[in-house]
Amino acid sequence: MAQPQVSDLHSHLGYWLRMVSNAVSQGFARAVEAEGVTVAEWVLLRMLYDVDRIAPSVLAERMGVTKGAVSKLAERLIAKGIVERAPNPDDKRAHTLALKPQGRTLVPRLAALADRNDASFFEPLQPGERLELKRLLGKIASGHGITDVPTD
Amino acid sequence: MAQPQVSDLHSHLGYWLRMVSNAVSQGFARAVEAEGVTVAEWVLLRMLYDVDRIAPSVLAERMGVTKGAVSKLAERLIAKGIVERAPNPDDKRAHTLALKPQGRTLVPRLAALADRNDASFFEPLQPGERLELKRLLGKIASGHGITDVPTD
DNA sequence: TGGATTAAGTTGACTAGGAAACGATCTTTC
DNA sequence: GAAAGATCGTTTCCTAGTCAACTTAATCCA
Repeated sequence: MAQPQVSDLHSHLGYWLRMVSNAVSQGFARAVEAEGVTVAEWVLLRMLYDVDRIAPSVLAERMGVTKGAVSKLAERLIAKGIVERAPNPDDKRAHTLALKPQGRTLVPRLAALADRNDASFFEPLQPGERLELKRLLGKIASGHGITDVPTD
Repeated sequence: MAQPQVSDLHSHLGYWLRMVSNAVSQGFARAVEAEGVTVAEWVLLRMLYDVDRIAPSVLAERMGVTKGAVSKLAERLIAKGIVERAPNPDDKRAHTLALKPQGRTLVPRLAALADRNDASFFEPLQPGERLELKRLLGKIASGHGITDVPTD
Protein backbone atom coordinates (compact mmCIF):
# COMPACT_ATOMS: atom_id res chain seq x y z
CA MET A 1 0.00 0.00 0.00
CA ALA A 2 2.86 2.31 0.75
CA GLN A 3 4.16 1.28 -2.65
CA PRO A 4 3.50 3.82 -5.36
CA GLN A 5 1.23 2.28 -7.95
CA VAL A 6 2.80 4.37 -10.70
CA SER A 7 6.36 3.31 -11.18
CA ASP A 8 9.08 5.81 -11.72
CA LEU A 9 10.61 6.37 -15.14
CA HIS A 10 14.09 5.54 -13.97
CA SER A 11 13.01 2.43 -12.17
CA HIS A 12 13.13 0.73 -15.56
CA LEU A 13 16.30 -0.71 -16.93
CA GLY A 14 15.04 0.09 -20.40
CA TYR A 15 15.01 3.76 -19.53
CA TRP A 16 18.66 3.78 -18.51
CA LEU A 17 19.58 1.69 -21.46
CA ARG A 18 17.95 4.14 -23.83
CA MET A 19 19.52 7.10 -22.08
CA VAL A 20 23.04 5.73 -22.20
CA SER A 21 22.65 4.27 -25.66
CA ASN A 22 21.42 7.56 -27.07
CA ALA A 23 24.34 9.36 -25.51
CA VAL A 24 26.93 7.02 -26.97
CA SER A 25 25.29 7.05 -30.37
CA GLN A 26 25.12 10.82 -30.42
CA GLY A 27 28.76 11.02 -29.41
CA PHE A 28 29.76 8.66 -32.16
CA ALA A 29 27.58 10.48 -34.67
CA ARG A 30 29.48 13.67 -33.94
CA ALA A 31 32.80 11.85 -34.24
CA VAL A 32 32.15 10.27 -37.63
CA GLU A 33 30.50 13.40 -38.95
CA ALA A 34 34.02 14.70 -39.50
CA GLU A 35 34.51 11.90 -42.02
CA GLY A 36 31.23 12.72 -43.65
CA VAL A 37 29.26 9.64 -42.70
CA THR A 38 26.49 8.72 -40.29
CA VAL A 39 26.38 5.88 -37.80
CA ALA A 40 24.16 3.76 -40.03
CA GLU A 41 26.50 4.36 -42.93
CA TRP A 42 29.45 3.26 -40.80
CA VAL A 43 27.70 0.01 -39.96
CA LEU A 44 26.96 -0.70 -43.59
CA LEU A 45 30.49 0.19 -44.69
CA ARG A 46 32.00 -1.99 -41.98
CA MET A 47 29.90 -4.92 -43.13
CA LEU A 48 30.88 -4.40 -46.73
CA TYR A 49 34.51 -4.34 -45.69
CA ASP A 50 34.39 -8.02 -44.81
CA VAL A 51 32.55 -9.43 -47.75
CA ASP A 52 33.58 -7.97 -51.10
CA ARG A 53 30.05 -7.99 -52.48
CA ILE A 54 26.70 -8.60 -50.85
CA ALA A 55 23.02 -8.35 -51.66
CA PRO A 56 21.05 -5.47 -50.12
CA SER A 57 18.50 -7.88 -48.72
CA VAL A 58 21.17 -9.77 -46.79
CA LEU A 59 22.54 -6.50 -45.51
CA ALA A 60 19.09 -5.45 -44.36
CA GLU A 61 18.68 -8.62 -42.39
CA ARG A 62 22.12 -8.38 -40.80
CA MET A 63 21.68 -4.75 -39.91
CA GLY A 64 18.20 -5.29 -38.57
CA VAL A 65 16.59 -2.67 -40.77
CA THR A 66 14.17 -2.84 -43.69
CA LYS A 67 15.11 -3.26 -47.31
CA GLY A 68 13.84 0.24 -47.92
CA ALA A 69 16.29 1.67 -45.43
CA VAL A 70 19.20 -0.16 -47.06
CA SER A 71 18.07 1.02 -50.45
CA LYS A 72 18.22 4.66 -49.39
CA LEU A 73 21.39 4.18 -47.38
CA ALA A 74 23.10 2.59 -50.38
CA GLU A 75 21.87 5.38 -52.59
CA ARG A 76 23.54 7.94 -50.35
CA LEU A 77 26.81 6.03 -50.21
CA ILE A 78 26.86 5.59 -53.95
CA ALA A 79 26.27 9.31 -54.35
CA LYS A 80 29.27 9.89 -52.10
CA GLY A 81 31.30 7.66 -54.37
CA ILE A 82 32.38 5.15 -51.75
CA VAL A 83 30.08 2.26 -52.63
CA GLU A 84 29.16 0.73 -55.95
CA ARG A 85 26.23 -1.29 -57.18
CA ALA A 86 26.62 -4.13 -59.68
CA PRO A 87 24.01 -6.31 -61.34
CA ASN A 88 23.74 -9.93 -60.34
CA PRO A 89 24.11 -12.02 -63.51
CA ASP A 90 22.26 -14.96 -61.96
CA ASP A 91 19.18 -12.98 -60.99
CA LYS A 92 18.09 -9.99 -62.98
CA ARG A 93 16.02 -8.61 -60.12
CA ALA A 94 18.96 -8.57 -57.77
CA HIS A 95 22.24 -6.76 -57.49
CA THR A 96 25.15 -6.51 -55.12
CA LEU A 97 26.87 -3.74 -53.23
CA ALA A 98 30.60 -3.39 -52.80
CA LEU A 99 33.08 -0.90 -51.38
CA LYS A 100 34.96 1.26 -53.84
CA PRO A 101 38.65 1.90 -53.12
CA GLN A 102 37.82 5.19 -51.42
CA GLY A 103 35.44 3.37 -49.13
CA ARG A 104 38.01 0.74 -48.37
CA THR A 105 40.49 3.31 -47.20
CA LEU A 106 37.81 5.08 -45.20
CA VAL A 107 36.76 2.11 -43.09
CA PRO A 108 39.96 1.81 -41.05
CA ARG A 109 39.77 5.49 -40.20
CA LEU A 110 36.18 5.07 -39.07
CA ALA A 111 37.12 1.99 -37.09
CA ALA A 112 39.76 3.99 -35.27
CA LEU A 113 37.16 6.63 -34.46
CA ALA A 114 34.80 3.94 -33.21
CA ASP A 115 37.52 2.51 -31.00
CA ARG A 116 38.32 5.86 -29.52
CA ASN A 117 34.70 6.77 -28.99
CA ASP A 118 33.95 3.49 -27.29
CA ALA A 119 37.01 3.74 -25.07
CA SER A 120 36.28 7.27 -23.96
CA PHE A 121 32.61 6.68 -23.41
CA PHE A 122 33.05 3.59 -21.25
CA GLU A 123 36.07 4.98 -19.48
CA PRO A 124 34.05 5.47 -16.26
CA LEU A 125 33.96 1.69 -15.95
CA GLN A 126 36.80 -0.52 -14.77
CA PRO A 127 38.02 -3.07 -17.34
CA GLY A 128 36.27 -5.84 -15.44
CA GLU A 129 33.07 -3.86 -15.38
CA ARG A 130 33.22 -3.35 -19.11
CA LEU A 131 33.53 -7.06 -19.60
CA GLU A 132 30.62 -7.63 -17.27
CA LEU A 133 28.48 -5.10 -19.12
CA LYS A 134 29.21 -6.81 -22.39
CA ARG A 135 28.39 -10.17 -20.91
CA LEU A 136 25.06 -8.92 -19.57
CA LEU A 137 24.09 -7.28 -22.85
CA GLY A 138 25.06 -10.40 -24.72
CA LYS A 139 22.98 -12.52 -22.39
CA ILE A 140 19.93 -10.37 -23.02
CA ALA A 141 20.54 -10.32 -26.74
CA SER A 142 20.87 -14.06 -27.05
CA GLY A 143 17.93 -14.55 -24.72
CA HIS A 144 15.80 -12.68 -27.21
CA GLY A 145 17.33 -13.98 -30.38
CA ILE A 146 18.86 -10.67 -31.25
CA THR A 147 21.51 -11.98 -33.56
CA ASP A 148 21.69 -9.41 -36.31
CA VAL A 149 25.43 -9.95 -36.36
CA PRO A 150 26.86 -12.41 -38.86
CA THR A 151 30.41 -13.32 -37.94
CA ASP A 152 30.90 -14.06 -34.28
CA MET B 1 50.81 -7.44 -36.18
CA ALA B 2 48.55 -10.43 -36.11
CA GLN B 3 45.97 -8.00 -34.73
CA PRO B 4 43.44 -6.82 -37.24
CA GLN B 5 43.77 -3.08 -37.62
CA VAL B 6 40.08 -2.73 -38.40
CA SER B 7 38.07 -3.52 -35.32
CA ASP B 8 34.94 -5.56 -35.50
CA LEU B 9 31.52 -3.96 -35.21
CA HIS B 10 30.56 -6.03 -32.23
CA SER B 11 33.80 -5.44 -30.43
CA HIS B 12 32.30 -2.16 -29.28
CA LEU B 13 30.15 -1.92 -26.20
CA GLY B 14 28.24 0.88 -27.89
CA TYR B 15 27.16 -1.51 -30.60
CA TRP B 16 25.64 -3.95 -28.15
CA LEU B 17 24.10 -1.17 -26.19
CA ARG B 18 22.39 0.17 -29.27
CA MET B 19 21.24 -3.28 -30.32
CA VAL B 20 19.68 -4.14 -27.00
CA SER B 21 18.31 -0.67 -26.42
CA ASN B 22 16.62 -0.62 -29.80
CA ALA B 23 15.06 -3.98 -29.13
CA VAL B 24 13.63 -2.97 -25.77
CA SER B 25 12.36 0.32 -27.14
CA GLN B 26 10.69 -1.40 -30.06
CA GLY B 27 9.07 -3.87 -27.74
CA PHE B 28 7.77 -1.11 -25.53
CA ALA B 29 6.64 0.90 -28.53
CA ARG B 30 4.48 -2.01 -29.61
CA ALA B 31 3.10 -2.39 -26.10
CA VAL B 32 2.05 1.23 -25.62
CA GLU B 33 0.76 1.48 -29.16
CA ALA B 34 -2.36 -0.23 -27.88
CA GLU B 35 -2.94 2.79 -25.64
CA GLY B 36 -2.37 5.11 -28.56
CA VAL B 37 0.89 6.68 -27.45
CA THR B 38 4.55 6.51 -28.37
CA VAL B 39 7.53 5.97 -26.10
CA ALA B 40 8.46 9.67 -26.14
CA GLU B 41 4.88 10.54 -25.28
CA TRP B 42 4.96 8.13 -22.36
CA VAL B 43 8.07 9.77 -20.99
CA LEU B 44 6.52 13.21 -21.25
CA LEU B 45 3.26 12.06 -19.69
CA ARG B 46 5.08 10.35 -16.84
CA MET B 47 7.00 13.52 -16.10
CA LEU B 48 3.86 15.61 -16.14
CA TYR B 49 2.28 13.16 -13.72
CA ASP B 50 4.63 14.27 -10.96
CA VAL B 51 4.55 17.99 -11.34
CA ASP B 52 1.11 19.43 -12.00
CA ARG B 53 2.39 22.04 -14.44
CA ILE B 54 5.75 22.53 -16.03
CA ALA B 55 7.40 24.67 -18.70
CA PRO B 56 8.23 23.02 -22.02
CA SER B 57 11.81 24.18 -21.78
CA VAL B 58 12.29 22.40 -18.47
CA LEU B 59 10.72 19.31 -19.92
CA ALA B 60 13.07 19.45 -22.90
CA GLU B 61 16.08 19.59 -20.63
CA ARG B 62 14.85 16.75 -18.44
CA MET B 63 13.99 14.57 -21.39
CA GLY B 64 17.23 15.30 -23.15
CA VAL B 65 15.57 16.50 -26.34
CA THR B 66 15.30 19.86 -28.03
CA LYS B 67 12.62 22.43 -27.38
CA GLY B 68 11.36 21.86 -30.89
CA ALA B 69 10.79 18.21 -30.15
CA VAL B 70 8.83 19.02 -27.02
CA SER B 71 6.80 21.56 -28.92
CA LYS B 72 5.72 18.97 -31.45
CA LEU B 73 5.25 16.28 -28.84
CA ALA B 74 3.03 18.56 -26.77
CA GLU B 75 1.07 19.50 -29.85
CA ARG B 76 0.27 15.85 -30.50
CA LEU B 77 -0.74 15.20 -26.91
CA ILE B 78 -2.95 18.25 -26.85
CA ALA B 79 -4.58 17.10 -30.05
CA LYS B 80 -5.25 13.77 -28.35
CA GLY B 81 -6.90 15.65 -25.51
CA ILE B 82 -4.71 14.33 -22.71
CA VAL B 83 -2.52 17.38 -22.13
CA GLU B 84 -3.36 21.05 -21.85
CA ARG B 85 -1.43 24.22 -22.38
CA ALA B 86 -1.93 27.27 -20.17
CA PRO B 87 -0.40 30.72 -20.37
CA ASN B 88 2.07 31.81 -17.75
CA PRO B 89 0.80 35.06 -16.23
CA ASP B 90 4.28 36.08 -15.14
CA ASP B 91 5.84 35.74 -18.56
CA LYS B 92 3.88 36.23 -21.72
CA ARG B 93 6.41 34.33 -23.82
CA ALA B 94 6.08 31.26 -21.69
CA HIS B 95 3.40 28.76 -20.87
CA THR B 96 3.00 25.56 -18.96
CA LEU B 97 1.87 22.06 -19.77
CA ALA B 98 -0.31 19.90 -17.57
CA LEU B 99 -2.06 16.56 -17.67
CA LYS B 100 -5.77 16.60 -18.28
CA PRO B 101 -7.87 14.11 -16.28
CA GLN B 102 -7.84 11.66 -19.17
CA GLY B 103 -4.07 11.79 -19.18
CA ARG B 104 -3.94 11.31 -15.46
CA THR B 105 -5.89 8.11 -15.68
CA LEU B 106 -3.80 6.94 -18.61
CA VAL B 107 -0.42 7.18 -16.90
CA PRO B 108 -0.93 4.32 -14.41
CA ARG B 109 -1.97 2.03 -17.25
CA LEU B 110 1.13 2.98 -19.20
CA ALA B 111 3.26 2.49 -16.11
CA ALA B 112 1.90 -1.02 -15.76
CA LEU B 113 2.78 -1.72 -19.37
CA ALA B 114 6.25 -0.34 -18.81
CA ASP B 115 6.70 -2.55 -15.77
CA ARG B 116 5.62 -5.62 -17.65
CA ASN B 117 7.74 -4.82 -20.67
CA ASP B 118 10.81 -4.20 -18.57
CA ALA B 119 10.31 -7.36 -16.57
CA SER B 120 9.86 -9.55 -19.61
CA PHE B 121 12.70 -8.04 -21.53
CA PHE B 122 15.26 -8.38 -18.76
CA GLU B 123 13.98 -11.74 -17.67
CA PRO B 124 17.06 -13.49 -19.14
CA LEU B 125 19.06 -11.88 -16.32
CA GLN B 126 19.15 -13.00 -12.73
CA PRO B 127 17.92 -10.42 -10.20
CA GLY B 128 21.47 -9.73 -9.13
CA GLU B 129 22.52 -9.26 -12.71
CA ARG B 130 19.75 -6.77 -13.28
CA LEU B 131 20.95 -4.74 -10.33
CA GLU B 132 24.48 -4.91 -11.64
CA LEU B 133 23.39 -3.75 -15.08
CA LYS B 134 21.60 -0.83 -13.56
CA ARG B 135 24.60 0.04 -11.46
CA LEU B 136 26.90 -0.03 -14.49
CA LEU B 137 24.57 2.09 -16.61
CA GLY B 138 24.19 4.55 -13.76
CA LYS B 139 27.93 4.77 -13.36
CA ILE B 140 28.36 5.59 -17.03
CA ALA B 141 25.55 8.09 -16.94
CA SER B 142 26.85 9.97 -13.96
CA GLY B 143 30.36 9.77 -15.34
CA HIS B 144 29.16 11.73 -18.33
CA GLY B 145 26.78 14.05 -16.60
CA ILE B 146 23.75 12.37 -18.10
CA THR B 147 21.39 13.49 -15.39
CA ASP B 148 18.26 14.17 -17.39
CA VAL B 149 16.26 12.82 -14.51
CA PRO B 150 14.92 15.24 -11.95
CA THR B 151 13.75 13.41 -8.86
CA ASP B 152 16.08 10.70 -7.72
C1' DT C 1 3.78 -24.32 -70.45
C1' DG C 2 1.32 -20.93 -68.42
C1' DG C 3 -0.83 -18.82 -64.37
C1' DA C 4 -0.27 -17.95 -59.52
C1' DT C 5 2.80 -17.07 -56.02
C1' DT C 6 6.91 -15.49 -54.06
C1' DA C 7 11.09 -12.66 -53.86
C1' DA C 8 14.27 -8.37 -54.82
C1' DG C 9 14.57 -3.79 -54.76
C1' DT C 10 12.56 1.01 -55.34
C1' DT C 11 9.46 4.51 -54.31
C1' DG C 12 6.11 7.48 -51.92
C1' DA C 13 3.60 8.73 -47.83
C1' DC C 14 4.27 9.25 -43.18
C1' DT C 15 6.45 9.80 -38.46
C1' DA C 16 10.01 11.63 -35.48
C1' DG C 17 13.65 14.37 -34.18
C1' DG C 18 17.70 18.01 -34.68
C1' DA C 19 19.39 22.56 -36.17
C1' DA C 20 18.63 26.99 -36.99
C1' DA C 21 15.86 31.03 -38.02
C1' DC C 22 12.22 33.56 -36.24
C1' DG C 23 8.80 36.59 -33.48
C1' DA C 24 7.63 37.93 -29.13
C1' DT C 25 8.87 39.17 -24.66
C1' DC C 26 11.82 39.84 -20.80
C1' DT C 27 16.22 41.59 -18.73
C1' DT C 28 20.31 44.21 -18.56
C1' DT C 29 22.92 48.12 -19.00
C1' DC C 30 23.98 52.55 -19.67
C1' DG D 1 13.77 54.66 -19.99
C1' DA D 2 15.52 53.07 -24.35
C1' DA D 3 18.58 50.17 -26.92
C1' DA D 4 20.99 45.73 -26.88
C1' DG D 5 20.99 41.28 -25.78
C1' DA D 6 19.08 36.97 -23.88
C1' DT D 7 15.31 33.66 -23.53
C1' DC D 8 10.73 31.12 -24.61
C1' DG D 9 8.41 28.63 -27.74
C1' DT D 10 7.18 27.74 -32.69
C1' DT D 11 8.20 26.82 -37.30
C1' DT D 12 10.77 25.44 -41.38
C1' DC D 13 13.95 22.55 -43.47
C1' DC D 14 16.60 18.50 -43.33
C1' DT D 15 17.86 13.65 -42.34
C1' DA D 16 16.50 9.00 -41.46
C1' DG D 17 13.69 5.39 -40.79
C1' DT D 18 9.16 2.37 -41.31
C1' DC D 19 5.33 0.59 -43.94
C1' DA D 20 2.99 -0.55 -47.87
C1' DA D 21 2.32 -0.36 -52.78
C1' DC D 22 4.56 -1.30 -56.87
C1' DT D 23 7.63 -3.31 -60.76
C1' DT D 24 10.21 -6.77 -62.35
C1' DA D 25 11.85 -11.29 -62.30
C1' DA D 26 12.11 -16.02 -60.58
C1' DT D 27 9.86 -20.17 -59.01
C1' DC D 28 6.24 -23.40 -58.27
C1' DC D 29 3.03 -26.49 -59.77
C1' DA D 30 -1.00 -28.38 -62.03
